[in-house]
Amino acid sequence: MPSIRDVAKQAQVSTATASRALRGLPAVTAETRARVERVAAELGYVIPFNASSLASGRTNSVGIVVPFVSRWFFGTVVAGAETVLREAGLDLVVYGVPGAPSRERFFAELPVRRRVDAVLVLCLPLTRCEADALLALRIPVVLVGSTADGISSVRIDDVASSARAVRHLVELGHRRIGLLGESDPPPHGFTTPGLRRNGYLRVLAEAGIEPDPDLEVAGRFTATEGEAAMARLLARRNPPSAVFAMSDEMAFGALQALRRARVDVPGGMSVIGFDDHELAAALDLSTIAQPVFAQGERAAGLLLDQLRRQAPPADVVLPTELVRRGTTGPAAALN
Amino acid sequence: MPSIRDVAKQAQVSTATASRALRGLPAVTAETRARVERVAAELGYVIPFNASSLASGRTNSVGIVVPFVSRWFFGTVVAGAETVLREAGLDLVVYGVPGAPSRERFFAELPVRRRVDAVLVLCLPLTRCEADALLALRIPVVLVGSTADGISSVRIDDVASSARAVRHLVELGHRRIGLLGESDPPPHGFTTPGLRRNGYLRVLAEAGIEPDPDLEVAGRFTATEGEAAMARLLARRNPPSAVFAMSDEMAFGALQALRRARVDVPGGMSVIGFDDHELAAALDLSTIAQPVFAQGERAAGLLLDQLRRQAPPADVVLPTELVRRGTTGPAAALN
DNA sequence: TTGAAAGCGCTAACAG
DNA sequence: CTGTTAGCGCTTTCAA
Repeated sequence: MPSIRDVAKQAQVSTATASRALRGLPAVTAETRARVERVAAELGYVIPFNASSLASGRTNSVGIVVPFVSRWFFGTVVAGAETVLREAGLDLVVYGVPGAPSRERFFAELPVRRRVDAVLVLCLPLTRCEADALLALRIPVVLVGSTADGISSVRIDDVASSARAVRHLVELGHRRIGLLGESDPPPHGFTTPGLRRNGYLRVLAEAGIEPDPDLEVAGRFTATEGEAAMARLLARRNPPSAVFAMSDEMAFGALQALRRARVDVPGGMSVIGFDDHELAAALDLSTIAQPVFAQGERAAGLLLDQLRRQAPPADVVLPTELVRRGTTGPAAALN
Repeated sequence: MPSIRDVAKQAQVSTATASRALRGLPAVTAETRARVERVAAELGYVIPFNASSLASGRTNSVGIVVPFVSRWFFGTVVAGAETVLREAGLDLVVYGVPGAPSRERFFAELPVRRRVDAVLVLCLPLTRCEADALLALRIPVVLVGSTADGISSVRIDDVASSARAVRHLVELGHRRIGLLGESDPPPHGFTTPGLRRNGYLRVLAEAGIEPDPDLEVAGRFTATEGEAAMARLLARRNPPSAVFAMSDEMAFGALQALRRARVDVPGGMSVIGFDDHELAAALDLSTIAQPVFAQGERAAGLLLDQLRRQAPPADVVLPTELVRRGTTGPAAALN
């Protein structure tokens, strides 16, 4: 395996110059650089990551802490971040924390310590303690989908966005509106359900609708739980004419429950979701679209800013948008 | 930042012993080890990854090359692999290759070189050239969802599995069976579509059914393309009574097209998918279940075997299973 | 713009 | 079981 010494020797420069040339540093003549690069290519030389890292003190890696890579939302954010980071020459190291034990272990052992130059944390509302542990690393940290004092974040406005969804239903004439998705306590301490519920309540208040606890059904953000939740709602003595599901996946489940119960959508029940999941268009689901890939890209961008100059923490809020599709329609006249 | 020398000094041992103790090597008395560990904990010392890596020649990292982390299948495999690797103390570095340019760049530059101890490649049928490039790294390589001479792989039997799906339809009395999903040429050179088509053709032959090219519709493995493909099939002069979609996502799209066209499922059309996607149960889709998380786990396991001892390449084929749900039913009498 | 040389902080071989 | 010591292969001053 060739070393930088071999490259330097054959290019007739010192290892220092070879190093500078290969890293694209400015203080090298074009001619020298070309010669070094050519020799490196001939020899198939690449800078060994570990030696470079030890000498420079940088790892050129970013850690990403993520509850479930397998879920569409998280996977998409990871993909967005990876794209930007690779472009910048940084590697992405994945730390999965699917449950409470792995999460605790992560923050207790902090395996990212001395391992990465920066950290991305997806959708984990951090306890003060966790946030401080991360901050103590003195490396850039960016949150996606949650916020914490003194840490950069990229997110959407959950309250306003869910309010937009519910307002769409109100504008269609619905007065009895179900809510699918507040589970208590939410797994991982997710704050999203609470925020989306606030948006729901806010619009009911705006519209002068008395909130009915009977219309709120808890469930995790999956199709299976969405189906069960909808079924329970249908079994109530006075079911709603429309429902807002806190995630598209729940909405998919809800649609299935409605099909089973032979309730026409949107004739007998309007359904709106949240996310604009990749399957939402195919299932003709009305929903709130949020930019998911872009949240990953943007978070990676903030990380790069902080890595390059000492950019101060920022809180970036990306826009969402109501997508009207076939599952929402006007309330029947007598509602 | 404390160094191993600080730990060694305070524990009154040499740095070598401290190193051995911290890495859990056997040649240390329990007492010494305890002392070293205590001091390390007090000082908040962790072995710096880069120094350790440079000295030992190991990176304790595994690269994973994946077309789209955001897709359910890939994300789930990544999650499976990550779980096993983290348990073994290895980090997972993600290399996304969503398109042809990034794929070419990956194999041309081989950014994993000198960066990881082993590589996992997801669902990229490698050209001989690509396989050789990887092999030339002289580090363990494991493929998931494809095979190559001299390289370990973990996969399912696509031909037998899709045959099982189609046989299920034949057993229900169907004779005109549509096929959704062969796109030509498939993106990334995926071989899966071809294999699944072979299973389809094999069963038609078994059952003495003449293949009808009109019943095969091309499309990528997404709901949108599944919907379009189904719509085209319905527009044929003599549509089938059942369809086999090569992926559940296509099947979801197909179901939507059928709903739009007011075709009863399974009364007017049976639909079977492939994968057992996380939404399949919620949408009551009959399908072929394949173990996805387990493929990731298993691939990581093979990697560990090869990393520890010089285990020879293996080809692990995981079982699949027919899952009968509500979208498949008997053919109408007069078919 | 280039070169010499001193680390970066551990691990591993060897000796005891 | 433990200590000594020579690297691992770069990057980065500092000087020229």
